[in-house]
Amino acid sequence: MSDRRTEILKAATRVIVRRGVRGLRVEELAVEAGVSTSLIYYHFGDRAGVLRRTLEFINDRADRYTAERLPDGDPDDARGDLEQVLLLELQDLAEVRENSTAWGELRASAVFDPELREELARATHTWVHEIAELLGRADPAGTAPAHAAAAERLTALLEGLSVRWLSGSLPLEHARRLLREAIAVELAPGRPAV
Amino acid sequence: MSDRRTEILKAATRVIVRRGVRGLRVEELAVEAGVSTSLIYYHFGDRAGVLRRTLEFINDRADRYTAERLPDGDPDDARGDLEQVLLLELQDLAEVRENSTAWGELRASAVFDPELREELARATHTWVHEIAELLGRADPAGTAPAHAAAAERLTALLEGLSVRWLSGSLPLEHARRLLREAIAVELAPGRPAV
DNA sequence: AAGCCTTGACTGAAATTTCAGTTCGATGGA
DNA sequence: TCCATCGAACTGAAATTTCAGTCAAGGCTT
Repeated sequence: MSDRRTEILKAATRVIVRRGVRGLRVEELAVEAGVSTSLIYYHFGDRAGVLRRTLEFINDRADRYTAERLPDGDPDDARGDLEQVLLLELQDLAEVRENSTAWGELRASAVFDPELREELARATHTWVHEIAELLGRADPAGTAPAHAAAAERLTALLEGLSVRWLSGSLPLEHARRLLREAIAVELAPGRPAV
Repeated sequence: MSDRRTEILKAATRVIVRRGVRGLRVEELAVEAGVSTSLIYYHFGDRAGVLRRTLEFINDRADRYTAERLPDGDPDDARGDLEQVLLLELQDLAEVRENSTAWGELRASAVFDPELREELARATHTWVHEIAELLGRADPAGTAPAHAAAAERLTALLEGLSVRWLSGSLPLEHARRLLREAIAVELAPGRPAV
């Protein structure tokens, strides 16, 4: 697990967080990982390969930390669970910052690089599903399509808030408050037919 | 108006939409504009100059098309106006695509480049204000801070939906529907105290 | 066990490519 | 004459990619 290959992927994550996907220089990565540039080509073929694998790596890691959430909350409190899962992404912890930054870069890069889109779509889909399910538990009266739509809105909003936070236009606490309010608004009774 | 300088700026906008700010190559720009590379340096000094002027150019253009919105809708229909203004940003028109793409690039770049943040914060602030005011008209019963928060949520959501659209993970019509629903949800009666 | 071969991880240095930016002589219109 | 423009050849720096070869571990053969 902690072989050089993985070290390189970890280092790549750090470099991406610092410089962005498009700012990643193979040599800077080599220095960061404490290996030669050649080793990087040995393992990943080319720069694009590094990027591809790193994005997979980040995705896996994000799955893992989303999976180990929810320290046994009250099973009745589905709404609390929902809040927790979403707010997990708005925290000033190195790992969260890394994942959010990398995720934002991935999204932004995908606008210009169709190669990245498939992986992105897959991850997004999984995430939206997960949130939709939590919404279903928090609001058993609602329909599945309504939950799916709300999940798309909440995750898209979270992405929007996240970039604003990371780009310094929105203080973390404020972002968290807006997200909590959005959940409240989505779960409010008397949802209108649109 | 249609001098070469402006041609170059228009071409730069197209190139940025295609390749991103960081993917803009001076020579590709020259080809796109149908001019020599020397002319670009003659007019803009260096690549950074091109970028600076192009972003100004895009901003001005965006202001213009936001200003000429609302073809005299019914003055009672504030909610309709709000919908229109927001949905303006989710349209498959070259100009809108260009502006949204450039905006997304700006946001994404600001994560790694603090220099861009001020301009960004200013523009965001203006925009949020404008939306908050429309919310105030659509929902006179609500308080100003509540409108401000809702405006932040709606604009952040719009940014999130916009990147998903541009990165090909969300069909345009679906994005528009989600946004309309979000407006409906925000304007629904019985907003909870959070 | 001694020698030999293979393989996978790894390196340093150098080749190659890619870009921004420069220079300069020439051209044609106001 | 001045200005905008072209074009094509260059430079220099930065970044990517290749390559020949080292090293250590593991097995196979005799």
